[in-house]
Amino acid sequence: MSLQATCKALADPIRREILNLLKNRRLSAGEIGSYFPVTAASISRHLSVLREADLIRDTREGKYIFYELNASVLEEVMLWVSDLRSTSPAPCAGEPKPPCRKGDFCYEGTTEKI
Amino acid sequence: MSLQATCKALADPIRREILNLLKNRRLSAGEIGSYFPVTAASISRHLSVLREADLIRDTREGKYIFYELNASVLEEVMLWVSDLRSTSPAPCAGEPKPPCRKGDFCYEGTTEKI
DNA sequence: TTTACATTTAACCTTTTGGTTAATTGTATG
DNA sequence: CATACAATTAACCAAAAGGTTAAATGTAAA
Repeated sequence: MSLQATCKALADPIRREILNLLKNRRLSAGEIGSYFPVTAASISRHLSVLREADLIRDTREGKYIFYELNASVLEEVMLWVSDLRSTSPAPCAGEPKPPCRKGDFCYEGTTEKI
Repeated sequence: MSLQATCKALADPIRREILNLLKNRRLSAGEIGSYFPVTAASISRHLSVLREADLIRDTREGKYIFYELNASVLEEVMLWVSDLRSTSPAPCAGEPKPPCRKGDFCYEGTTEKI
């Protein structure tokens, strides 16, 4: 839902690898777990982090719960990153002038809130 | 240097906003700090996380240390994300067959190590 | 209905993270 | 040299993250 949730979800290597596994085909929770040296409970929590970030969707089918990738959320990340990349590095020297004082919460109202 | 370090660095909203601030012009540590409601020490540690991920570079000039964005590292993130996005969602049902047993560390040797 | 299996949730523990204040380092200047 | 300023590092603390085992939930099947 939020860029923050997405970035947090992507910060863990197991979660990134889970997304990778789901790239081509959907998998059950158990099958996903079989790829990692951690308990099913641990995987389940990773899955819920990914689900809360809406990076994956789940469907129960009988005994199994299948997970599939929802890549659309990554659009926001792509936009953020590519916006940062399309930058004009214009280095200028000189005495820096602080645009606001401490405690003014100047970053609010800019691109993102905390 | 590593995708892991980059993703970790991007997982914090203050760090993302710092990169945003550096998008157009370089800034001194103090000027960066003036945008956030935390201490200079806290900002300094955020800066070192970003620097260790090679997302920013620093240059001392007299009393000041100027920081500038190094967007080239983001290339790796872009590739990883866009690779994930260019996926063919071919949902197939059926009994899942685990490709390896618990404790086999099957994710090693795939895309990424832990 | 009882049992087994797939998965999640609860309770707990350890490590990491992000914040603070205080001390340290580096540079310019009276 | 002594003082002031910019920034970092050290020491410490609270909260979050990620792991485990054990209990709970949901569904299929004997």
